[in-house]
Amino acid sequence: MDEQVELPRVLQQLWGIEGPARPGPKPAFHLSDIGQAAIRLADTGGLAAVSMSKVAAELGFTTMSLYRYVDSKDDLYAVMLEEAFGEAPEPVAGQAWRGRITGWAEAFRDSLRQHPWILQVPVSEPPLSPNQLTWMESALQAFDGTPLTANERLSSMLLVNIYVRGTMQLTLTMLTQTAEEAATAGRLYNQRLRLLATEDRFPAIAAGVQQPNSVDDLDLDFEDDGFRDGLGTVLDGIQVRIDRQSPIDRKARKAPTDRQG
Amino acid sequence: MDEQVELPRVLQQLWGIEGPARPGPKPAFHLSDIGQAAIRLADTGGLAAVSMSKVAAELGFTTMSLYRYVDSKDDLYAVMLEEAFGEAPEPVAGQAWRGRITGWAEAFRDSLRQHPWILQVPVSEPPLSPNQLTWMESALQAFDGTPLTANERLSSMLLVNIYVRGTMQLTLTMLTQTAEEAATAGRLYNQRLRLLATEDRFPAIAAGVQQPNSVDDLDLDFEDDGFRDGLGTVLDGIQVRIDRQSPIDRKARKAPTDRQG
DNA sequence: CGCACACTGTGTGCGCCATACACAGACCAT
DNA sequence: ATGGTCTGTGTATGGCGCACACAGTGTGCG
Repeated sequence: MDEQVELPRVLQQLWGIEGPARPGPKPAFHLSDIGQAAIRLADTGGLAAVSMSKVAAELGFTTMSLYRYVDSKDDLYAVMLEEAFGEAPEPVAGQAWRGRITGWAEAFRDSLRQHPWILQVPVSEPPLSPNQLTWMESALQAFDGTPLTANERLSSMLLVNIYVRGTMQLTLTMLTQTAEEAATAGRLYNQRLRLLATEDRFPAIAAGVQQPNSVDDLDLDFEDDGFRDGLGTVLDGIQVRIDRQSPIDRKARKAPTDRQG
Repeated sequence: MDEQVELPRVLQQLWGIEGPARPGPKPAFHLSDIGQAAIRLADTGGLAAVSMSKVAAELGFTTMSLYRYVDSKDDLYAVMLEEAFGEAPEPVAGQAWRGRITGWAEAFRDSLRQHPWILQVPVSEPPLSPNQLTWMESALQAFDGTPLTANERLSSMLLVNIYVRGTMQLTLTMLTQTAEEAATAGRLYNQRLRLLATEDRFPAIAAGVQQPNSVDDLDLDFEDDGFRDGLGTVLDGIQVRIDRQSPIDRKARKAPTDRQG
C-alpha cells in the first residue's frame, strides 16, 4: 500500500530530474522561458492577463504547444511562482533571530511588491518546488539558536508568512494603481465609511473614522512603517513564546514533555 | 471637485436604500434569494461551481435575468459574502479584551469552516456592506477598555483578521476533503518533503520533517489546538503593544507624541 | 379611465477561456 | 535506413461573463 510518492511532471522538471535520452525533436524552449513570458504578462496586466493563448503568443507559438511543457494552467502557475520568487536570499549572518526573520519578511514583501499577481494565484497545494523550499528553509534557519521546538519554528514561520501575505493583500489594489489613484480611492472609502458607520450602530468604527485620514492609513500606512510595526507585533508574540521556552531569565512554566528542543 | 460618494447599486440594495416607487413589474425575488442560491452551489461545489447560469438555473430563471439584480459577478460575490457571514455575533459581556477578540476570531473561523469558498472569493474592495461592518465593529469593540489608540485598534483587528484568514487558507484543502483524504494527502506531502529536502541543502526543513507527523501537523494540527496556539501568539504580541501604551506596571518607553490615547 | 413608459424576464450572440484529440513532420536509438 | 516517439499545429467542444434587442407587464400620471 505504498503511496504515489512519485512527483508530478512539473515538479520533476523544476527539480531538473530528467529521464534517459529519448528520440524525437528537442523541445524548442525551457520551462523557465514559459514562466518568464507569463510573468511579463502578469506584471503588466495582472493575473487575468495570463492565459494559455496569450503566453503562447508571447513566445511566438500556438496555444496548444504549451501543453507539451505544462499539463494544466495550475502547472503554469507553479512555474510562474518558482520563477518569480527565485532563490531565497541568504540570511545576513551574525544577526539575532529577530533581525534574520525581519530581513526574510522584507524580502518576501519585496517579491510581492514586484509581482502583485502572486497574491491572486490560487493556492492549491503546499510548496514542494525548489525555490519555494529555499524560502522555507531560509525562514526556518532564522530561528536557529532559539529554544523553539521544530513544531514551534514551523508555526512561527507560518505566522510571519501569513502576516506578510495578509498585509500585502490589503494593499494589493494600491500596488497596481498609481499613488494618486490609491489616495483618492482611500479618501473615497473613508467618506463612505463615515457615511454608513453611524455612531449609534457602529460606535467603534465611527470613533476610528472620526479623525481624518485614519482609515486611509488602514490601507496606506502599510507602505513601510505600518508593515514594520505590525511585523514587530507578530515577532513580539513569538518572543513571548521563546521566553516561555527558555528558562534563562524566567522559570519555565511547564516543561515540554514529549518534544525535543 | 467632490468625489463620487454615492454608493454602487449593490451596496445601496444591501443597505436597504430604495428609491421612490416605480412603474413596471415587481421583481420576482430578492437579492438574498440570489445569495442563498449561490451559496448553496458554492457550499457543495466550491466557488468554481458558481456561475451566473448555474445560479439562475438554481432559481429557475434564465441567466440574463440575474443581471437585473446584480451588475456583475463581483456584485454576486458581494451578496454571497454578506449573506454567508450574517450579522456578527454579539461579544460576550464581562470578558477582558483577550477573551472577546478570541471569541470573535473563533466565530470568524467557524464562518470560514462552514463556507470555505469565502477564501477563494477575489477581494476587490474594502468592506462596506452592512454585515461586514458589524463584524468590523464587533472586532473593534473587543479592544474597548484597552489603552490602544484608534489606529492601533485598527491594526490589531487586521492582525487577527489576517491570522484567521491565513491559517484557514492553509487548511482550505482539508476543509473540502474527508478527514481520510486529508490525512493521506498530508502523509504524502511529508514523504515527498523528506525526499526532496535533503539534509545538506535544507537542514532546517529536514530537521522539521525528521520526526514523523511533524509536517502533517503543520497543516492538520490547525484543527483546533494549533489555531488557539497561533492566535495566542498573535494576541501576546498585541498584549506587548498594550503594555507599552499603559504606564501601569511599566514605564512608558517613549511617550506617544501626536496620538491620543 | 387610459396611456405612456420604465421596468421585468428572455433569447441570441460575441469573444474569450481551458483543454481534448487527431495529425504531420522532425529527430534519435537501433 | 527506419520505426517509434516526440514536437508543434489545427480544429473542435463546452463553458464562461456579459452586451444588446425584444416582448410583455403593471404602475404613476394625465
